[in-house]
Amino acid sequence: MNIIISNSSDIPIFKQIKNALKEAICTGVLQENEALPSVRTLANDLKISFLTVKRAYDELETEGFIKTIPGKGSFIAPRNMELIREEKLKEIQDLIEQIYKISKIANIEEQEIKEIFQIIFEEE
Amino acid sequence: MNIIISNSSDIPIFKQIKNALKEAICTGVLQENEALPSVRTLANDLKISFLTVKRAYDELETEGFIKTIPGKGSFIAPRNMELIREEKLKEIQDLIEQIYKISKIANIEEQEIKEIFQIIFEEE
DNA sequence: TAACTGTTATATAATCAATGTAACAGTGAG
DNA sequence: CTCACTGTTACATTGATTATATAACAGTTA
Repeated sequence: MNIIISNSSDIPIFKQIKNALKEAICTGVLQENEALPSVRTLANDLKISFLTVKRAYDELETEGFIKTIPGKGSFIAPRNMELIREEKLKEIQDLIEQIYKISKIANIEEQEIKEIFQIIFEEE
Repeated sequence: MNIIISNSSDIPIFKQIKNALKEAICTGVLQENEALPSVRTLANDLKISFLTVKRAYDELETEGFIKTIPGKGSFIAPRNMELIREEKLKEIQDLIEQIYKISKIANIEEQEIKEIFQIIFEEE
């Protein structure tokens, strides 16, 4: 598994870790029941505090993506793809609602938005 | 002009003010060259610090939406609709790019996104 | 037992948003 | 000119969030 973080990003490190792990699950880099690196190992690799990694793991566990067993480690929870897919669909829905609100405020036509949509999605 | 702010929102107050004023400009509530409430007046109305209002005004000025003259007050700059329309189009483009990235990560089909898009935009 | 795991508590630092207060300067009506 | 309004600036402070360092504690397993 390969995680790249940036401390110059405006996205908090613990959130970057969460996103990277979710992406690894989706792309199959991490399989069900597979062990994650220990909080200290990952912290050393990324040259950050283990508390920051722990926070990421804690939140991922709360959200149901991983399971942590004290003394043993953290593991990818089963049925993860569906979970993340649901979550990402919800994110997309929120983003489209934002677009809708902006278009109402700025008097932008639906057609114009569809064109932008096409341009971005058609680039391979 | 009517501005409603929420301090329980995760959007900073100064940004809520900026958004509210941009919306007021777009909907024609605020016309070109019209005076904005003074920083202290608006601060009193909203029961917040005048420094928070000043910050909103300062950024709006930097972005070219208003003009502030020391001793006189702040005024809506001309050619605002076009400015905001450009800005909002850019925001929408960024949001669609976010959607694109999420769809790639979570293996969500373009068709599925279009359906969500239709549902949200068709509600009158 | 030793070397891993995760957990917890405490303290600290940096940044950002927001505030309070005070003093200063420009504008314009009376 | 004076007064009451405008904006400006400089401090100090609070609270929340992010991230860190350190230390001690507890479960797992070879």
